Amino acid sequence: MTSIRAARQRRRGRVLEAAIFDAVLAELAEVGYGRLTMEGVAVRAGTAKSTLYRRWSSREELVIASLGHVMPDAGGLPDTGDLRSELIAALGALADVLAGPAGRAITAIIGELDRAPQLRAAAHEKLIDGRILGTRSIFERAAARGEIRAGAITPYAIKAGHAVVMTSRIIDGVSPSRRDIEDIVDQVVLPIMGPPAAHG
Amino acid sequence: MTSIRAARQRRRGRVLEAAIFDAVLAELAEVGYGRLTMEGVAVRAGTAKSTLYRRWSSREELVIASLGHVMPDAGGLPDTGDLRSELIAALGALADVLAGPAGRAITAIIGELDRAPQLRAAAHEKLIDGRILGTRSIFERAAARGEIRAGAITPYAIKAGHAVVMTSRIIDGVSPSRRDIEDIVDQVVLPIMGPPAAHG
DNA sequence: GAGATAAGAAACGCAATGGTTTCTTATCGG
DNA sequence: CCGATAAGAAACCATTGCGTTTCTTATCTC
Repeated sequence: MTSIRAARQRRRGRVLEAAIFDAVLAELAEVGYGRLTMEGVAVRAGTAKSTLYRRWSSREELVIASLGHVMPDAGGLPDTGDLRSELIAALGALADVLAGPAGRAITAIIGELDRAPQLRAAAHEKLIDGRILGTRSIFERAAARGEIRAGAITPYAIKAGHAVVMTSRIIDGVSPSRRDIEDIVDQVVLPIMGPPAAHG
Repeated sequence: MTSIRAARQRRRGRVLEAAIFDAVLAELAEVGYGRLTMEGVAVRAGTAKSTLYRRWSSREELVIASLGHVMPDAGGLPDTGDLRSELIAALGALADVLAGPAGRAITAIIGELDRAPQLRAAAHEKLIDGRILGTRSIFERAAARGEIRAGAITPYAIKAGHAVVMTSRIIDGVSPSRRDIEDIVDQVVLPIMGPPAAHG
């Protein structure tokens, strides 16, 4: 896995840091946060402990920096005008993240959130908040088009689809397939929002 | 926290094991699974490492046994004939578990599930499966009474409420209050199941 | 090219764990 | 009350990790 470098090649700056961040993610996936060590990261990254301590003073700092580096920003989703396909795109993007290497790092970190508020803040910022906002926008546009009841747009309703996707990955260990995402949208998210005229 | 025992009091059997299990949960909450050590558990429980190793040969075994001991069995919920209150009771019971000491232990363990299939199996058995079955029963009884659409009872629909409660606790770090549970039931679960005649 | 910078290797003392073993003796069953 | 059982204390050695320091030298800037 770790590429073999010529013994006398020294990396610096971004290249070095990228190698370190990758090593952190790999360690998170392999041994978890609690057993992640500076030594382990250094060995895996092919660098020295002193190099790590020059940049980060603790495991927590290092892990937070790594998360920030690896988490794809919840890129703005396009306004296609089609509620169902937008929801599938949004939840599918979440499932894709959770299925990849970032997903393994995230699950490894979740058990620490109670003990490390900084980690929780980082997780929210990188993984959650943007997606919730994006989904709210999807709903609000659909409500403006008259496709759903505006009153159905509540915090829990917005979170429901994400919650199902995340628990599938975290608790069940299965990242939903595209087909699963469609089922979640059709069987959970869309029914929650209901048809605009059905509340009589 | 740890009660002081008279130095020469020796505990055996159930009493001793209960003290050990409590110590495991406390250690899980305090340092997490990855940093839980046999030494730490022994000290906290006021016993000796040898006593632990006589019973469990590894951390994983010990933790699984502790989980089995502390998790309240998802006791069968009464058939009251009222869908909404039954859902509130079911999700409220889950929230209560997650809010208590068992909840801290559970969140501490979640990050290990990818690496420890035995833990995942134990978590499902003790925390998830029974509750999902219970909720399915609630829905089926309501469908039989004609209160909801039978076709709405799908695996994801059944899981949705639990997923919202669990992500609140695990990701947000907040165990839903009774009021939150009502909102979740009213804004998520009940809308998913829909009125019986609304699918025309 | 020369000088500044920092990567990487190595070793440091120290503390914590692992898992085992030995021994004493409290507590059990009968 | 006796004998079997096992709890708890202690010490064992090997390993791992911490966080720091020292030193060499590759790579950058000018």
